[in-house]
Amino acid sequence: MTTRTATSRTRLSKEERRSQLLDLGVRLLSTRSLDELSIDLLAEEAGISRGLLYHYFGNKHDFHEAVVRRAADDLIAQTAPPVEGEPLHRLLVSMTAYVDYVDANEPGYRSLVKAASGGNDTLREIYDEARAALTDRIFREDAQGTLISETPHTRLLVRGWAAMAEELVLGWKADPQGITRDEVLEMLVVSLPALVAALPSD
Amino acid sequence: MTTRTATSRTRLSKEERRSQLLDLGVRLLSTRSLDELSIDLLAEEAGISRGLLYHYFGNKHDFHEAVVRRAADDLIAQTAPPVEGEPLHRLLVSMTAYVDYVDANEPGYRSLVKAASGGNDTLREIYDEARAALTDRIFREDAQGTLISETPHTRLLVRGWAAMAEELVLGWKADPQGITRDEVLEMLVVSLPALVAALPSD
DNA sequence: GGCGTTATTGAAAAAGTGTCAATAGACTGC
DNA sequence: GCAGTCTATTGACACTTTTTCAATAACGCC
Repeated sequence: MTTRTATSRTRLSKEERRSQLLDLGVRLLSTRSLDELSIDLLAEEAGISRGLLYHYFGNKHDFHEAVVRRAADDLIAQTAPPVEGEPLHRLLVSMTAYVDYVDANEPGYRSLVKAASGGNDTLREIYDEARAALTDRIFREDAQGTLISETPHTRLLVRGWAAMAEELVLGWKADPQGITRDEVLEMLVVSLPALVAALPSD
Repeated sequence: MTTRTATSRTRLSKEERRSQLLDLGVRLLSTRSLDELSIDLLAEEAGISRGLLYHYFGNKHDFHEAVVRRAADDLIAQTAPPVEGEPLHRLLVSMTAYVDYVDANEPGYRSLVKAASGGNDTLREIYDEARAALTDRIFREDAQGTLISETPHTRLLVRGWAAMAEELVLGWKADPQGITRDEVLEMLVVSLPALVAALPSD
C-alpha cells in the first residue's frame, strides 16, 4: 500500500516522474488490456492527480504510445548487441538473448505484445522495430556470408518465423509442459533453416 | 438507409434481435476496430435505443465479447468442414479454406485478430478456440494415420506454426510483393512437415 | 377487441476524458 | 534561516460515453 498522506504533494523531477509513470504503465498492462488501462486507474495507482498525467502526456493515446515505446526500447536494448561470427551461431546468440529476456521479463513482454498487436498502426510500428532488431541481422552480410538471401519470399517467411518464435516462447512460459529452455532455443534455431530449405521455388 | 419512422417501435423476438445486433456488430467490425465500436454507434446503426443493448448484453464489454465470439464462430464454420483422406491433403484443404476466408474477409478478420490479441483473457481464449479448430484436426486420427504424433513438443510447435500462418497470410494481404495465393498456400502447407522433421529430440 | 407479457424507450445518473487557473514544493541567493 | 522564483502538481469544471431504470407500447392470446 503506497497511499500518500491526504494533504501532501511529492514533487519529482520531470525525468523521474515520467519514468515512474511509464514503468507503472508497463506493469499494469500485464494484468489488463490496453483499453482497461484508464487514466483514472493509473493516476490512483501512482498516487497523483489525473491532471498530472496530461501534463506529461498529451492524452490517453499518447500515454499508451509512450508505454509501448518504453517496453520496446527495453527489449531492443537487452537483446540486440552486435554479434559477429558464423550465421547460424549469430542466430543462436540472438535467440538466446531473446528467450532469456522473455524469461526474465515475462509480464512486461506480454504487455508489449498485447498492446502492439491490439493497437493502432503507430503502436504496431514501434513493435515492428523491436522485432526487426532481432531478425534483421539474419539478413545482414558478414565475412562468412548470409544465412538467407533476401527475396520477397524469404522476407515474408522470416516475418512468419518471428511470429512463431513469439508464440513458442510465450506458450512455453505459460505452460512449460516439461520442456526445457534449451529445447525451446533449439526449436527456434533449427526451425528457421528448415523453413528456408522447404521454400518451394528456390 | 434503414431509418425507421421517428415514432414506431419494431418489436422482435429475443433471438431475432440478438442475432441482428451481433451480425451488425460483426459487420461494423470490418470498417473499425473493436474499441471504436461504441454503444452509441451500434444503437444508431441498428435503429434502436441504447437502452436496448443493455437489455441483451449486460455492458459494453459483454457485447464486445459476444461479437468476437460470433466472428470466431463464423471463421470456424467456414474453415472447418470435416475432411477425409490423406493427412497432407487434409492439411491443404484446411489451409485453402483459411487463406480464402482471410482473402474474402480481410478487414473483419484483422479486427478479430486485433481484438483478440489486444484484449483480455476471455477474448484471447475465444480466439484460441478458433485457432484450435484449424489446427486440432492435424492431430486427429483417421484411417490413414496422423500427420504428427501428439507430444508436448509437437503441440507447442503446431501452435507456433499457426501463429506463423496468421502472420504470413496477413502480411501477404497487406503487401503481396508479387507473391501469388498459391505460393502462400504452398509455403503454409510445406512448412509444417518441415518443422516437424526438424524437431530435435525425435 | 380487451389483456397480460415483455421488448423497447428516454431521461437522468455514473464513469471516463480532457482543460486550465490556482497552489505549493524545492531550490537559489542572500 | 528567509524571501523569491520556478514549475510540478492539484482540483474543480466541461464534455463525451457508458449504464441504469421506471414508464411505455407492440405483439400474441383468449
